[in-house]
Amino acid sequence: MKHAPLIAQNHMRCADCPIRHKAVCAYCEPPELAKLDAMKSYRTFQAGETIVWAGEEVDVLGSVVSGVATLSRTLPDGRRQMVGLLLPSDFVGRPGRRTAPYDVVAANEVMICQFIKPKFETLVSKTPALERRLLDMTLDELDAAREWMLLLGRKTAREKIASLLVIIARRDAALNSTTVGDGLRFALPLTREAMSDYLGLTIETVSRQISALKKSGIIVLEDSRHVHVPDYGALLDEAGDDSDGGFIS
Amino acid sequence: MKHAPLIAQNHMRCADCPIRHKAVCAYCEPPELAKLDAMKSYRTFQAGETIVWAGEEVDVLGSVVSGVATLSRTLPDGRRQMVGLLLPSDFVGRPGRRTAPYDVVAANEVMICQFIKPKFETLVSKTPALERRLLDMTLDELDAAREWMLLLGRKTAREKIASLLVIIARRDAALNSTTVGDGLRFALPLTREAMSDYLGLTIETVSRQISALKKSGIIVLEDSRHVHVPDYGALLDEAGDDSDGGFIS
DNA sequence: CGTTCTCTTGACTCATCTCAAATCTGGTGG
DNA sequence: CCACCAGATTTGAGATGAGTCAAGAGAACG
Repeated sequence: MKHAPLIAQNHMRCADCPIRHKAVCAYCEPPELAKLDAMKSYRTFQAGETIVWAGEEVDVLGSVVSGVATLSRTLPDGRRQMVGLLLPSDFVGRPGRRTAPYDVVAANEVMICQFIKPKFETLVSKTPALERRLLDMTLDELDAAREWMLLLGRKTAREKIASLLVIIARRDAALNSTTVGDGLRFALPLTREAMSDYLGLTIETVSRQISALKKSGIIVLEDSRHVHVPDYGALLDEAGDDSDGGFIS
Repeated sequence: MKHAPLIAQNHMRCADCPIRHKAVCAYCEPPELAKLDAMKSYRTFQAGETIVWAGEEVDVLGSVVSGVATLSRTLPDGRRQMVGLLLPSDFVGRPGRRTAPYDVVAANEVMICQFIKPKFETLVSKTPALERRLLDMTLDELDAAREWMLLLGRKTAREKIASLLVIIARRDAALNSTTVGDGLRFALPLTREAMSDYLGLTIETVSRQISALKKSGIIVLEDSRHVHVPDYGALLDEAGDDSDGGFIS
């Protein structure tokens, strides 16, 4: 069920950090970085482990270094909706808030660069570079949330699936900068269940729509977690957005 | 179709402003406020008027002083989803961005305290109080957006309507602090169409579910825009959230 | 008093959900 | 290496909630 956890590299220097230029610390200069360095530690969570429970006291505040975590809300009768996806460089926890409004769950094995909450909050309030970066990141998250609302409220099941694949493909391309020779090829980092929570569908509908896209030749499944997209434009059309797409992620 | 517009009070002092303590300027001290005062002007928009067009150059940046505006995204085939509701003190426009990602439309007559964009951006980057306030406001908007995602993705039509009524009732109660003698009574500030855009439904479904809630005795309609809720708890139950409700708005 | 817009209601359709079962997968223990 | 098991995924059949199309009832306006 699990692999050996990554060794928590408690001595990695910020300068060597893979998310140095995208995380909260992106706008920091060396002196500020040194202060962060002094209050940080690395912590890993296994796939499926809950990092923060909705309604509980938050004790994790920091940046996702590797892995994928999900944010979700649950209704009393068990219906669940994912409301955010945290990727490397994304920030977990809201400074200045004691309890969390949603569950944060590790989808993968997740490593977090964690800060000591009161110290971090004090530093933020004295460091405009941190505050500005946090603002920019939050505005980007808000845009993503609103794009997602359009998907939830108005797209068909097929469009939802295609949109999700586009998002994952984009992210993957940005990360690996693979050339687009004969199409794209990427891994789905989410289970069918996680996809259904993301898209506001049932697991069966997710599965059916993936099969339908396969039947239409829009995607080719290598196995249930690896997708090949021969014609990216065709996938974009299925997503229903304007073909130029705009800024889904 | 329209009333005489409010006189644009170009000489209102910030100290007298009704949203002084809730808007971007909330954390500002008098010297900073003076700088804002020097670059602001008031501008009004009629009900139905588009304040910002999605994809176009933004020329409005400022705070809603009075009235209600909606943010919405539209798919190429015309499907529309509201993604935000701007109330007095909310901020319009993202500093540092040239084009807008969504339409901003006045639902009512709206008055905006508008800033000159480049000047405002410069001031923000030199004024931590502004930046911090903008961050807090954006985080609140993000929470609201995520609550909304739960509604869009997982609630039934009836629950969506009940939730919307709860949100409006809360806001109204907060504004007018009416006592809850024999229930609540409030006006719907949105047309059926706006509600359907908000909730990801059709106008017919909105109408039918309102009728159904009426038939169940959960609400009493005085006319199509005025609602009486005899038992607020019963309405909360219909909304599907935990009975204590949490923090929908 | 028509004209127009908003809202309601009805009849029917269809996309998605629900319930159920089959298949596939990776991991376990013998 | 193989049989078996638990979880993940796919597929099928039928139910149903919300959408579509269409018409009628109110309300606002000139």
